[in-house]
Order: sequence, then C-alpha cells, then structure tokens
Amino acid sequence: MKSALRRRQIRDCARKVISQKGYHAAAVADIIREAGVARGTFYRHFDGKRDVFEQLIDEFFVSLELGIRRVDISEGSPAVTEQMLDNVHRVLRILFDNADLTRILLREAVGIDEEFDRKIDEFYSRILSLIQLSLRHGQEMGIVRECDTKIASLIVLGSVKQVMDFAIGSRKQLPAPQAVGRELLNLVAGGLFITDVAAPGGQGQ
Amino acid sequence: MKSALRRRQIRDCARKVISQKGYHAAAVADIIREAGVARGTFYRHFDGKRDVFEQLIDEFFVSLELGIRRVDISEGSPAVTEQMLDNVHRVLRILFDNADLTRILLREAVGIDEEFDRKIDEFYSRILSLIQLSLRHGQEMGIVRECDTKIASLIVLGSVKQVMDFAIGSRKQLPAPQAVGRELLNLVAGGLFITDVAAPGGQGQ
Amino acid sequence: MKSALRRRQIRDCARKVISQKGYHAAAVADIIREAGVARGTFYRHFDGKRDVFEQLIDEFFVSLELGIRRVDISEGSPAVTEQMLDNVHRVLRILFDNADLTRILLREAVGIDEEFDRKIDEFYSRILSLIQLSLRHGQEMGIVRECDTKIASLIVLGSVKQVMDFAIGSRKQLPAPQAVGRELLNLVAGGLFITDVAAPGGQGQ
Amino acid sequence: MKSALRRRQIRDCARKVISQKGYHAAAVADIIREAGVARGTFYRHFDGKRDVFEQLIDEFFVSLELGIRRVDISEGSPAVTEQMLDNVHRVLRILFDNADLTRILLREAVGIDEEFDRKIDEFYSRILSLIQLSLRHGQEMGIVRECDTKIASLIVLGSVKQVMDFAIGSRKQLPAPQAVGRELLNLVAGGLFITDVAAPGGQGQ
DNA sequence: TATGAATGAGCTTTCATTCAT
DNA sequence: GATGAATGAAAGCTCATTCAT
Repeated sequence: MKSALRRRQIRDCARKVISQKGYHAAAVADIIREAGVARGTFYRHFDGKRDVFEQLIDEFFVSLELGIRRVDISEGSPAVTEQMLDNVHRVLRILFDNADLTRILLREAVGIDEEFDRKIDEFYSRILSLIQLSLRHGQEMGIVRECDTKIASLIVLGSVKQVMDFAIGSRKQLPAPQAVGRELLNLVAGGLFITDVAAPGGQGQ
Repeated sequence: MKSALRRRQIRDCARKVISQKGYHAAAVADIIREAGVARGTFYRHFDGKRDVFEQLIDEFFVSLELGIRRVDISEGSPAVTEQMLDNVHRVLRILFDNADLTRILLREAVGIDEEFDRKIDEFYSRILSLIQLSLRHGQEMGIVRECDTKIASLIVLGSVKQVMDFAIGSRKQLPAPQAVGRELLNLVAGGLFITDVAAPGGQGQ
Repeated sequence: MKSALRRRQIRDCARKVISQKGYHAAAVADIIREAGVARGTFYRHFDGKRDVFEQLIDEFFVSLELGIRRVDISEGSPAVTEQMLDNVHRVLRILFDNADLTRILLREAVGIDEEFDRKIDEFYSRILSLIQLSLRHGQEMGIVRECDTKIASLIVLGSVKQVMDFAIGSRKQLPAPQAVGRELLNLVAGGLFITDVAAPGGQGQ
Repeated sequence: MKSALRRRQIRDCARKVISQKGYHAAAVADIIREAGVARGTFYRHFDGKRDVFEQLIDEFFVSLELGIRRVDISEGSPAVTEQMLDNVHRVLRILFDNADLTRILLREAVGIDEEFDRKIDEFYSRILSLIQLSLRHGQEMGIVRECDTKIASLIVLGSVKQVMDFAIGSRKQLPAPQAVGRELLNLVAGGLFITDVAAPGGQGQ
C-alpha cells in the first residue's frame, strides 16, 4: 500500500511541475527533484514521463466525465434544462477546482504525439456526443430550437474551453467560477446576442 | 532575390512537415530532407527550428488579421450585421484555405515555450478586442442584446476555434467552409437554442 | 565515492588526450573513447570540454603554488638564497614530473578564450609577485644587486618557461631535471642579480 | 597588381581581427566583414584561414630575422657587445612596433596544430642558434663568461618573450620600448653572463 | 575577378531510460 | 523497493570551404 502512496506523491509532483513548465520543458529530473525521490524510483512506478502524464490526463478525464450526467427524461425527473445547466455547472466547478490540470489539458496535452492526440480527440468526442444528446432531447421536448446539433455542441464545448483558457491565462486572479458560469450560461444556453437576424440561412454565403 | 525564394521554399516545407508530424516530432533533418537542401542552407536562412516556426505563425497572424476589417459605422456603409458576418466569412475562408497552418496554430503552436505562448495569447487578445468592439457597436445600434461582451467575444472565438479544430480533425474530408460558416453564424450570431430559459441569471449558482 | 573516482579517471584521460592532440584538436569523443565511457557519463561529471580542461589547469596551479614557499626571513631560518633555490628546484621538479600538464599549460592553455587567458594571466601574476618579493628580500639582505625587480621577476619566469618549453619540445628525451635546474640556477640565480654568490655551482656542469 | 593590394588588405584585416579575437574565435566571416569583401574573394587570395594566418606569421618571422644580424668579428667592425645590444634593440623595436603581431605570435600561434607548432619551433630554433652563436663569439673574445650557451640562449629568448608578453598583457598602456629595452639589457645582457661589462648598473634603472 | 548561396562534416550537448548495487 | 551512475540515440547548430553565376 506504501507503493500506491508513493505513486500518488510522484504523480502529484508531476502534475505540479508539468502545469508550471509544460510537458516538454518539464524533465524527469524536475519531477523527481520535486518529489524527492531517485530516478530509479520514478521508473519503478511509471513507464516513463509520458506514462505519468497519461495517467494524469486519464484521471482528469474520469473526473470530468463523472461530472456529466446523462439527461434523465423519465417521468418525475428534474427539467431537462435544469439538468443541462447542472452539468455545465459541475464541469465548470471541476475545471476551476483543478486549474492546473485544466491548464495541462488545454495547453500542454496538445501536440504530444499522434496517439495522445487521438486519445484527447476521443475524450472530446465523448463529451460532444453527450452534449449533442442533450440538445436532441431538448429539441424533442421543444425547448431547444431547430439547428445542427453537431455544430451546436461544438460551440458549447469550444465556448467552455475558451472561457477556461482565458480564466487560466489571466494569471492575476481567476474570476469566480460562479460568475463565469452564469455569464456563460446566460449567453450560450440562454440565447445569444444579435437580436434581429431574421433568416440568417438566407444570406447565401 | 533568389534568397527570398529559397527561404520561402524552406518555409513551405517546414509548414508541411510540422503540420504533419507536429512541432516537436519534426526535426530540422526532416525539414531539410523535404526541402532537399543542406543543413547549413537551413541555418543560413533561419535562426533555427523555432525561428521558421515563428515566421510561419507570424505570417498566418498577418493574413488572419488582414481578414478582419474594423466595423465601419459611418453613414452609407453596409449594415453592421453584414460587416460582422463578412468578417467571420473571410476568416473562415482563410482558415479553410490554409488547413495546415490552421492545424499548426490550433494544435502545434501550443505549449512550445513561455514566450511563444505569450505571442499567441497576444494574437488572440487582439482578435478578442476586435470582436468585442464589434459587439459593442452592435449594442449601440440596438442589434446586439445586452450582455457581457468580454465573455461573448470569448464564446465567438472559442466557437470558431472548436469548429475549425473539428473540421481539421476529421481527416476524412473537410466540410465545406460555406456550410460550416452558415451553421456557425446561424447559431452564434442568430441566437442559440434553448428557447425558454427565462431568467437564468437568477439561479445564483 | 565511486563518482569521484570516475571523475578522476575521466580527468586523467582528458589530460592524456589533450596533452597529445592539443585542446582544440581533442574532441570530447576522443576523451570518452580513451576513458571507455559513454558520452552522457562525461557530461554527468563535467560541464563540457572546457570544464575538464579548467579543472586540470586549476589543479596544476594549486600543485605549483604549493611548491613555492614564501621566503622566511626570521631568525634561524635557512639562508634566503637557499630558500629561493629550493623554490626553483621544487617547481622544476613538479614541472618535470608532470610533463604533460606542463605541456598543456605552456602550449595548449594559451588562446582558449578571453576568460581563460585572464585566469592564466592571474596565475602568472601571482607567481611574479612571489618572485619579486623574494628578490626584494634578497636586496634588503644585500645578496641581490639593485635592479628593477619587476623586470627581473619577468626574466626569472620567462627563463623557466622557455627552458621547460624546450625540454618538452625536444620529444626525444627529456633532459634530466637536475641538470636543467642546475644550469638554470647557475645562470639566472647565480650569475644574474645575486651579487655575491661567489662560485655558484662550481660551474662544473 | 590590383590583386596584390587586395591580398594585403585582407591580410591586414585578418591581422587585426585575429589579434583581437584570437585565431580560433576569429571566423572567416569576421575577416571578410572587416575587409568588406565577399567570401569567395577571400578564398581567391588565400587557401583558407590557416593560410592567411601562416602568411602573417611568416612575414613577421622574416621581419624579425632581418632584424638580427650575424655578429661580425672581422677587423674594424663594432665591438661584439655593441652588435649584440643592437640586435636586441632592433628586435624589441620590431616587436613593439607590431604589438598585434607580437600578440599573435606569443598568444595565438600556439597550439594551432602540429605542423604549425613545428614551424614556430623551427623559428625559435633559428633564433636560439643565432643567440648561441653570439654568445660563443663573446666567450671566444672573453667578454662572456663560461656557461652552457644553449641554456643561456634559452634564457635570453624566454626573457624577451616574457617581457613582451607582459607588455602586451598590460592593456593600460605599453611601456616605452626604450625603457623596457634598457631594463632588459641591463639585466640580461649586462648583468648576466657578460663578465666585464663595466658599469651596466650605472645607466640609472 | 568578385560574389554569396550552398554545402556537410563534425561538434557539443541533452535527457529519457536502464540496470547493477 | 530504492538508488543514482551509466547509457547512447538523437538533436541542434557552426563554420571552413566550394562553386555556379
């Protein structure tokens, strides 16, 4: 059981170091220095730098996916709208509470190698499917207007990612997650801004 | 003048190689092999791998920023809505026409090093300012509803990025830019989907 | 402690290789081949070629400076003349016993770079000060005739260097240090400025 | 004939650059920049960096060797002592007047490669022979006392080199060559082995 | 003759990983 | 399990030299 603790300790240090220096700039030497263990110890617990990193990401993926509950459309369950908003809220909270992992996901996990890119693509694909499913349910229940739900889900995802990226980037101080959540929801979920574009599809672009 | 051609040739090869293998996986050796020139030739024209890469990105930034025109609100100019839509269209076209550079921008230029991150952050900042300015103009003219224009601009940017990322990722075949543009505009610009979220701001999350 | 041994082993090989091929011609590859270690091992123990070289020189400087004892002019101490001669003898012995380092100092450590040149200049400055001090003491005691002790010390140093350089250069076989020492002393110390060394070596060499 | 001028111009620039930066640090690029010519032009006139350098040294050797006249012991010629002193004076003047070449000879021409080392050794050998010959003549005429003329000549050479090295090294300002020459001569020539130089100490050092 | 773009051998250095203790 | 010295493939880069124009 000692082993599991060691593993976690090293993983935490890797998380810290990588979120600060970036995946490529973070050397194994940095991680073990931070953890106060020897090189060999590191390799006893992980297959290598990529491995710790992958575990970090995997773990975060699990957290996030656990935060997203499938919309329950059976009798007596809460309003679909509310369930969707709750999902967004939970996810935002996880992202805010794990700013370093969020940073890693958005900024460091990109472009590691093909296989890793695929893994991340697959994660986002699953997220997109869930969003799309929710939107479809909303449409079925007449509370989401007709649209290409594929693209709509991309917009939801992209918006969350960009807002989080901004929140992370502005080092000064993170905006309160509640505030960000509210704004985001008002805009994305509540209806956007250009009030009078009557029949946008008509413009023949 | 020959020199400029050579430089361009190498830059084009770097563009190809990096968009295929990624920044870190692409070695200078790969670039010069692709270009069919000697090592020294590469270093005669560029300070190093990072330098070509930076030039690639810089050039792309210029293209993109040239594609975004400030909204003209003087008498007799086209409707603000139309100008905004034109901007989105032009940018989408540039992104689609330079799928490899777009891929590089979205997937490879992230996490190179701190200085580079800053450069990209600054680019996005400028873009965000332009979007925000347009939205403010729209509000002044009563065609964009009241909202936090900062976050709204993040949503516009994030949406475009995510849609493009998806378009790039689906290797099979890129969706027609027109189609993507239309959908995106309908949704982002025209108003979103959840029809009846009455007063989401009230929930005080 | 193993580490210190490795370090010494590599340093010794560097000493051998550099004294044979010269600083510039000696590649790190040559040193590690001689030492039978991997590239990484070399860089684990030294910052680079310059670093080993500097350590080599530093170490030699220490040996040499340890060989030069300040002239003791208190009651009951050996004659100043004798102490001066002893110093020259000790230094000559060290130089002869470390012919390779002497060669490195005289022939390879020159013109490496500005900083190194300064380091060597400083070493010689210290030596010159010691020589000058001895001469001054000799003058005070009336056994060294009046002269510009600054230039006199340059002459002593230059003579030793040139004689050693010659000894090293004649690859065939080094002259016996005793012989060289005796000649040198007779001429520099005995015939030069020390006025009353009546019949210094009996000239019989 | 234009060609000869070009050659000289480039050689002069090489002289300047090399004396400032050192042989290894001075790149061909530095030399041609200083000379304001193209790379190809440089290689049209010289076989390479080593070649200019060698020419520089060769030329200096010629100057120096021209400055040393064989001692004339025929009837009616000036006193041998005077001829010897004249030689030293002439050489010192050349060295002082060409401080940059002197610097190159003493500090940069050492340890270039084996062949070059040999060339320089041979130069010094010739100088040593001339010195030794003078000393022998002096001995024959009873004005130089008995000693090992080989080592005595090394001492003369080493002294001059060291004094010049010091003069060059003290960047502040070169001591007047006359002063240095006088000091040097008083000590080396006057006080050393020449037995009957009546009152060399008188010249007010 | 002058030019300067092109060459490429060869150098230093890094760092993820292995393995004997 | 822990250690850290050793490994060596692989990368970036320099610069003296060549050669087509």
